[in-house]
Amino acid sequence: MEKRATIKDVAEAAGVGVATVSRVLSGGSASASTRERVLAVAAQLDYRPSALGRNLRQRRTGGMGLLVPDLTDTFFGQLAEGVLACARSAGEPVVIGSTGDDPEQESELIGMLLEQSVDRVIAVPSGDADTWGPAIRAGMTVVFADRQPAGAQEPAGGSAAGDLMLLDGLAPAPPARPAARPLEVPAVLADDRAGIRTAVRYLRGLGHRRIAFLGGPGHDRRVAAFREAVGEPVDEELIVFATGSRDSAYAAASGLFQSRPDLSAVLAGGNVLGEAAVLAARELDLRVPRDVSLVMYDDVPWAELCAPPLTVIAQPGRDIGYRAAELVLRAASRRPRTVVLPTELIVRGSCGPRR
Amino acid sequence: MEKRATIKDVAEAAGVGVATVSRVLSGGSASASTRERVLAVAAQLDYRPSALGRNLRQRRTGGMGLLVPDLTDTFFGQLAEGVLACARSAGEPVVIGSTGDDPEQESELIGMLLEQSVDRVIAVPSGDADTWGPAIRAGMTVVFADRQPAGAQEPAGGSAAGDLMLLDGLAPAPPARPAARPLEVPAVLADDRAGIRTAVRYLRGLGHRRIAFLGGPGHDRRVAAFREAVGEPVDEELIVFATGSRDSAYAAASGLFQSRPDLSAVLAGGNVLGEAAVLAARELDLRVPRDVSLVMYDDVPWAELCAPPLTVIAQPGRDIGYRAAELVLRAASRRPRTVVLPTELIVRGSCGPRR
DNA sequence: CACTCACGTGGATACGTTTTCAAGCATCTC
DNA sequence: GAGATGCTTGAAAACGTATCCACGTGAGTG
Repeated sequence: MEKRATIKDVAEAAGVGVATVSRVLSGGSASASTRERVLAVAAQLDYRPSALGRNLRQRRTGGMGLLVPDLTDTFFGQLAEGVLACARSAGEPVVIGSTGDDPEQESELIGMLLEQSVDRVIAVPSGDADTWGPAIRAGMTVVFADRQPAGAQEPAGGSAAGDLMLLDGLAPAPPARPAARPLEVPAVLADDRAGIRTAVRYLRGLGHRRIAFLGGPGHDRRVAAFREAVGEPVDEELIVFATGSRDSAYAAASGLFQSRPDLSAVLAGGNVLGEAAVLAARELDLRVPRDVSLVMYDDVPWAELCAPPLTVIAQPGRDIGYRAAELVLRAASRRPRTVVLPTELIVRGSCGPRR
Repeated sequence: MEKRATIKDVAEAAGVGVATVSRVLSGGSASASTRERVLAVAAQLDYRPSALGRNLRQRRTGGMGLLVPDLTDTFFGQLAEGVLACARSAGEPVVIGSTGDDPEQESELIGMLLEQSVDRVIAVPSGDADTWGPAIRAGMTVVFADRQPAGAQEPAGGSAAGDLMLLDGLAPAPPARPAARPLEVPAVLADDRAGIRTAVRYLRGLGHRRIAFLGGPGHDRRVAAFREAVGEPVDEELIVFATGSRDSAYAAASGLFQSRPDLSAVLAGGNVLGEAAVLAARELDLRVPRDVSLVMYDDVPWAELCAPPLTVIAQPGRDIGYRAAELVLRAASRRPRTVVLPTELIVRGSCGPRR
């Protein structure tokens, strides 16, 4: 940075004290004449207050942190765009990190945010309560987006979650805890349960009985919803997991198709898994939807480009991000509660009657 | 933030001065015994230096800014992942902004970075020299990625670029300027010229004569390369532009197909445009590749999912981001020069012989 | 032994801002 | 007219760090 005018320069040029300049610029009280003069001088000097000084004084960095698993996944791209849109309208900077769905990397990134004194973060979490506990205890305002940490869905019971409690919004009010008051973390989620249920019913309606689920990291709630929607005797072999990578997703999909040629429909828990399913099916000469029906979680632009176009459960990625950013910004005044956004089954061409 | 140990606490606990602690932690000289003691105390107190204090002292924020047009575009997602990977390995934070391909928003974001004293930024620029001049004059180290500002390709001639000069790497050495030494901005680019040329030759080889180009914001170099590759009498109606939005891209593609039913091949300048072309072709009942051949710039995962799979010009998005981040980090020691990364024509199924 | 030199060390300062505090001044009230 | 009240104002004190500078100590050199 070459050198910019400081508040001191403005004060001198306007013939007032620095305190007055600060007040005028941050909306404090000042006489009309002084205000006018200060504003004029500031404009003339092209003065822009340095965030550095302010941050140090307030012992906190403005703006917010954003942690997502992978920006290459279109859904997280949408989510990030939502966050950025909200941040922009608030004039706040966003520092971003990509966790690769790895709790360790996530932990490191949290450490980095802590070091930067970024005390507001919206995250698509990969780690569990052990990862997030320290951050929250350190005073961070965190809002989860799209998911909640694993194992934290059931507030009751002596879970390993320890002092981390999540506001589920779906679960009943938590029982009073004996010892310390648990920390509460709001979240912005899609209504996975309804989305999955609708999809399963739709497939059922087409005659499908052997429906498989392709899950990825963070899809716990979707799997649970799937189990619930399918009903009691769920064939465990039909539920398959992959890690975040595309290779892993492809392997999982391919393995599933090969080991269970009797399945007639697949529900992919995310767009990367959907992509893998399409690829694997084609590789194995399975026709969609003649041989196998496919429903994908996430609506992404290319779903329409597939042949046939993919039937999807759309979740509002951009809205999720925007709302989460709103929550984290408002957290200072209003204690935020978890919000659940609706999903929508968009029927295109990838599902047919059971052959 | 609750409250953390400061360098002062460490100094007291270790019985040394703050200066010594600072030196030990930033790798300065110190006796082995002191170093050991300070380190031990720091670890025991869980001391983490505050970026706030350091930033203010050094009058600059660490890390780097990243400005991209749209995170929903997979290519920019890849690019961002590359930047983040490099930043992570350097332990540096990244503050991100999405410009929406709008110079005005870009300008605002630059202002925000300036305010944050972020003095290193890697950008996929939307604005021109007028947008970037102020930032560079203010002392920012900027590296362009994927594109260069419009109108800045020809260093020679009395261009409106003013004092902003770009290191093209492809252009001959710039002539000596009369007045002030021009500012130089390095860039990391894909070899558009070679990529486009190869694609055009490939299409020519298949017999295509009427090849259209679908361009978007920032595709100037690609258009130029297209003109060059096609040769002298270029049919201007076959070169069509869209703004960054998907709607606009679709409109452009659809309009092109309708106004020029005689074209036999389309070269889409980016993946959003490719997507639009596929959609528009389908809507108009044009079969790919029977009725029209299609080549898309950018290799994205879903290119393979299309029916038929899309022939693409692949550019290494992730590498571009990574290299750009490297350049901007090294800029302090080594004066960076523009680097051009290779592209590759990946032939799949979207091109056929002219009907 | 005197002198220099290198090195480890800590005090002090500056970075640019917000905020507290008390002082100054005009107006209002009794 | 004296006291109280309200508003505007500026000096000063933080915030946590890096760095300049001066000081002391030990070793090395003539």
